Amino acid sequence: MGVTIGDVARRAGVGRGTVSRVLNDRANVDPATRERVLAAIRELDFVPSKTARRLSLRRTQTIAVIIPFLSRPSAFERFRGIEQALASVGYDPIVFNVEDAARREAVFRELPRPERVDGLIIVSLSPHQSELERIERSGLPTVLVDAHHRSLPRVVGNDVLGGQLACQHVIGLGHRRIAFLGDYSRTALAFTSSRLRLAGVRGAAKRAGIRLAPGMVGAGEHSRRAAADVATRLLTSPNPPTAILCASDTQAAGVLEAVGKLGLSVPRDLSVTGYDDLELADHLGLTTIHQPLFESGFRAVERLLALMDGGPAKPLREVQDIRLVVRRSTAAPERSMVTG
Amino acid sequence: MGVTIGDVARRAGVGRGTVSRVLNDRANVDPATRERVLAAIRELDFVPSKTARRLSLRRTQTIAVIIPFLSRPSAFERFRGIEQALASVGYDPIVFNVEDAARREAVFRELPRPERVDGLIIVSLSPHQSELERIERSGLPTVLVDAHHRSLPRVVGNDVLGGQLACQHVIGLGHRRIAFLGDYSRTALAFTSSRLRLAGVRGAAKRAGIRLAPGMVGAGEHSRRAAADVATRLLTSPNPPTAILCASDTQAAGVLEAVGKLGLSVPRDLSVTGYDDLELADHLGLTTIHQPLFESGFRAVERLLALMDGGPAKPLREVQDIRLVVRRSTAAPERSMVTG
DNA sequence: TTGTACGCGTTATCAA
DNA sequence: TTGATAACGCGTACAA
Repeated sequence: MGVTIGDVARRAGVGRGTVSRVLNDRANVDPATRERVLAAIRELDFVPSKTARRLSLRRTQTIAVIIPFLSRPSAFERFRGIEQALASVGYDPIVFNVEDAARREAVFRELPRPERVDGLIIVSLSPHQSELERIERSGLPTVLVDAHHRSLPRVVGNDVLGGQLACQHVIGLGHRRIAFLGDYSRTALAFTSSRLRLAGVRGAAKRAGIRLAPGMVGAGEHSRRAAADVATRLLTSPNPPTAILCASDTQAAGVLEAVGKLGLSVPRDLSVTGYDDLELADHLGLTTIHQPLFESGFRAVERLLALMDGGPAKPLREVQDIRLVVRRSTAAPERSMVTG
Repeated sequence: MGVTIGDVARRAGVGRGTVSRVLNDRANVDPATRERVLAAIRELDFVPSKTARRLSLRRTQTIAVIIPFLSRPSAFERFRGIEQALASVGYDPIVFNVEDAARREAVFRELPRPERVDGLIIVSLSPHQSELERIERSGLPTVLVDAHHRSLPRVVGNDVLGGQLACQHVIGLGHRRIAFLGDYSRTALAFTSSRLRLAGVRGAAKRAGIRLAPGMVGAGEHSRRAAADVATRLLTSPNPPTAILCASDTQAAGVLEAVGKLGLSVPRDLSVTGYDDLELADHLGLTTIHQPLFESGFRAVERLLALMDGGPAKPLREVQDIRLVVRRSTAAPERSMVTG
């Protein structure tokens, strides 16, 4: 067990160097001998040792992925993109799933050493100043996904626009009392995206001459359950919204749940929008903002590889397209509620 | 960048071999020199190269984890246990997340070669005969988790007992019309556990002189949504159950959803039990069967390492404790329904 | 107990 | 274009 490059070389009657050249298909090798080598490889069922390759290249062929709440569908989907892109070039991911502040701190403190990984992808966590310093000190090529820092290459969705689109959509339907339901913005794991989406919502509302009352901006943990609670509070307030725009599909699902429990119905009594366009959104008939989650991860890897190749961090900020997907959870408000 | 074992040796004024011996704390090294070496290691902040180590030891220090639906909370929790156990001994996991039959086939076909991984953990997939043959041909030490094959070492929960406990619980409360809601049993990714739990339920019912009518055994995809549909069908049938025992918390959540939509209430109109005791179960106040998911993964790694060390596959079948957790979703049936 | 030399399987360098 | 040879960093006989 364990056929080596030497075995192949002997079989093909060439030197090990030649086999190596064939493997990494470098130009300067005679077509005939290349064919011989390839035949030998097939016959022996040879697979090059990744380990030996790593050692020789002085590269780990491994990249670190820091990603919060990997078990959430949206995070998982982003990771799938990362994984697939890495696999296609023979790289391995090593994932740091962070689920609380302490872990975030720990992960950045013992930041993956260059001798352990060749690069770094950070998903949905916008680095603090101190974290940035650690990253720079590590010297690791780094790409952000769904996170922001003005000095780091990043692949992001247009969250502000997303908020706008959702808001314009319900305004166009005739809504005026609009609420936003997003994440806590002050916790250690706060998602920047929620804040940006809110900004977009505010902007669109303002342009339409609408002001989001302070009570119309709800925040909670990023869970269906918490969202349901917040929604219940919003809907039982004196002057409830006719539309709730959510920072995620998961939270929108919570809103739908709350609406059902209150004996109300969507979209008759309330319009709801989500964000992400998860499978869930389709199931629930949720109007939402579609963003390319898988592709964001995939793209981040492409950019990281280019970076590691010495390429430029050229467009520091790469923005991915999003689009509004209209389903059954939004409609014109009941006339009585508009005037009431 | 990259301080090597040689640097440490020079600094400590010893040979490289000695440093190596200290690193792998072998016995035959003088306490004094060991101290010197350790000091040098600290001062230089030396971390041995995993790659070089792998190459030298001719071990990959990597184990393959085949696991379906990793994004599901229960699978993820099992994986966390695996990951943590591996990390503590310097091993890396390489995960094969399988989400459909084709992928299952592909994963087993190109079964992780021994030159790529040192061992194999298979979660929630009971190998077919052909798969077993591939495993044996690969020569990889293998441990199953939540899966069964009489010739393979495995760490499993007592699913039959779990079904019994749930069933006895509702019988004790006075229920007679009992339904079971589990996974499809004939698909390529069918979970053995669902079938075993049903067997347990059947057994307990039989001992109490109760027969589960054919219509009282529902099966669907393992999702909240599908479970809700099945539950709706059960509950709107001519002679609906007063208790539904589910093969998972996720499915139980679907049942709760359906109950709400039908304008019924739990536990007044229906008792519901889940399985797994996820966080979700606590949120929902779900009576369920607790099983040590994290520990199952952790334990599997321990067993695998022992196996790789040439240890015996001794207790081929290791059963983990489970227990009934009673919450708010179960109660005595309404009298009218008992007699009706 | 300790140091030296060799091997692990690959890539890179350099002559040929 | 090709082959021999020296790294890469560690573990381990073997000799001292």
